[in-house]
Amino acid sequence: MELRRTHNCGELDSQDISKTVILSGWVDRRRDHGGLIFIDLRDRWGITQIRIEPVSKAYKDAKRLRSEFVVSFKGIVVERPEGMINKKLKTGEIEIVAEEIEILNESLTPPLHISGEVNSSEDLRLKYRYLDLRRPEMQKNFLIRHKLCQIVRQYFSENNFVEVETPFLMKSTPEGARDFLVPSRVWNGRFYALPQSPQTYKQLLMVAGFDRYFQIVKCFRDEDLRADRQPEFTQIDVEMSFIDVHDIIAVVENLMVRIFKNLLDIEIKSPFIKIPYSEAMSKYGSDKPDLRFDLQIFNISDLVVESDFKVFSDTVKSGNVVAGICARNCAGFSRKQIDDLIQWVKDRGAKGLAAIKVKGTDWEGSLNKFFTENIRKNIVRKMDAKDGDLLLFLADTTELVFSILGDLRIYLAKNLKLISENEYKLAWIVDFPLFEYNSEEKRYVARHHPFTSPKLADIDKILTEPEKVQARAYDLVLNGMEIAGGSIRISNTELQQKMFRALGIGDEEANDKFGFLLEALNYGAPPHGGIAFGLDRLVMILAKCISIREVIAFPKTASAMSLMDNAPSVVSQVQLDELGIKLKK
RNA sequence: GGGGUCGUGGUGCAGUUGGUUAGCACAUCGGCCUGUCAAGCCGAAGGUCGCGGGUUCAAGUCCCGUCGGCCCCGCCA
Repeated sequence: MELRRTHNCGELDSQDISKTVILSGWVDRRRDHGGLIFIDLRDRWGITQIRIEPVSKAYKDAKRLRSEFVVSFKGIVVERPEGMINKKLKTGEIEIVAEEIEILNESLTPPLHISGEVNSSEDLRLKYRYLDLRRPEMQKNFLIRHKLCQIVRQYFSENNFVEVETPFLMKSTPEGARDFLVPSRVWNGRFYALPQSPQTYKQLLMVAGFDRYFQIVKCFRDEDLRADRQPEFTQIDVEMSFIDVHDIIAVVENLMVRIFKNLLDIEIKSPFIKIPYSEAMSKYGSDKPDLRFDLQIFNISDLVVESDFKVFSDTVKSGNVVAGICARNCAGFSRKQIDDLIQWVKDRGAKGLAAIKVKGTDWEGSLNKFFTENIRKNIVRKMDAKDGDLLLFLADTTELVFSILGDLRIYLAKNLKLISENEYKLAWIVDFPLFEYNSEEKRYVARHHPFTSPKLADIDKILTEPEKVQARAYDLVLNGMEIAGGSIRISNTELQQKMFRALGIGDEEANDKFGFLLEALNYGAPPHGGIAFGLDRLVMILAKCISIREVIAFPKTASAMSLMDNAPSVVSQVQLDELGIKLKK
């Protein structure tokens, strides 16, 4: 390399005119006029136009340049002639008149377009990830990610948190997601597990007296993937001692305020609203409601129990519910639009959907006659329906009605374009149930995790009425996505043992799997609690991406493959023998 | 595990009720061209229509299977 760069491709402007500079980068585009050649040279910082004239020493080599060749130019910064300024480029007022060129490397014709918009299928982007990551759009995402990490580290350090690394090779534990297992060579037949989260370690760090811990850390869960889920992902993990719920909330809210200010220049208001879990479910049909639009769910069971519409009255009498949402100004929906909605809810398991167009005090359509004026009035009043609105009702089990209406709310909001791009609605979801019943395993499982403390008033009900016990847990929801979740932990051995018993984990098993934690709690564990953020999801929202893969450098496909290096792959017999593993045929 | 959707030159797409030699744009190669910035003009090369099987006189198109991408359900303390 003979030409050492003096500037990057995004920094020169009219201030630098007549300077001799050296730029290095990739050929973004070439415009060869036969005589004059223009090269758009690209690096991480931007694009600068290079002009190569036929008289230039660089001309002969410049003629060979193609897309993505790596090249350095030495030349003079000149003002562009009148009318030739490119306002789309930060460096568009100037160009470099090339004097010398050094081609550092050539490139095959790239299999995907680097300049301009995404124009390639995702499997190709993943196979040639190093080229995909060369795209400015992708680099922008990773700059946001980097800045977020910087803000997080600075924030927690300022607030006396200590970043401590915890092991990736740990003990496999029951409960929660499926573990990724790592076979042990030294101990044939035994396995490490990759952490689903550093949960137990951070609690032990509290017992150790670190008081305030955080870590930006990889976590691993061997479950099926989604647009917002990868088998390995990054958490911002936090734990604090001698605190209560409101302390964690305050620490997190201040962090969020700083993140939005520094990254998006948006002032968000703290404190964030708190919504009890039960209210979130009944109003929004979700424990992570998107609050950027209204479309609330209303339970009208009590209003229709005596109506002549059998579908509704019978549903309520049999202990199920009738509930609906009011779609503003949608009475104009066509027969087809309504049929599509009906099909949409049926696909999700509903028996049907009652759609009613509000016309003054009357309802358009055949359902009108089943309801007295009084019932209609009450429903309209409860749902705050206006002339021209469309009411959509579901009658079924509580669980089905609210979950489908919750999905329908989002579906309608998207179709009706009720969601504005630059709005950010944060909310805490609180008062979660501690347990939920798992019908497959026929036992109660921890909704959050088995170390979550119950509300003190509910401790007596743990073994007798587990479904009524509330947790000292909290989720942070941003625009309909869970971005953080945490709890106050159990710091007392007896309570922890009681918790395991409630989960159907026998004393022996509890000791075998979590004995180290139970033992630690006996040696002066301080009251403690914490929270963990999904860093990838947060970056995804901040970068306005639809998929988590856009903010992970080398992600897996939906079937958990890495298309670039073809992982997972078969391994040699020697490797298997060392690990004492025999593959099933 | 289940459902939906997609797979056609290097890339992105079109291809009708099955019917001549599978078409377009970009990229590539060659020619012309000194102010372009998605440069332009002329020309050329480039295809096992994901893979396997079937129906048919005839399959990119219909059927079955399979592989892969994406989305969703289950799953994700």
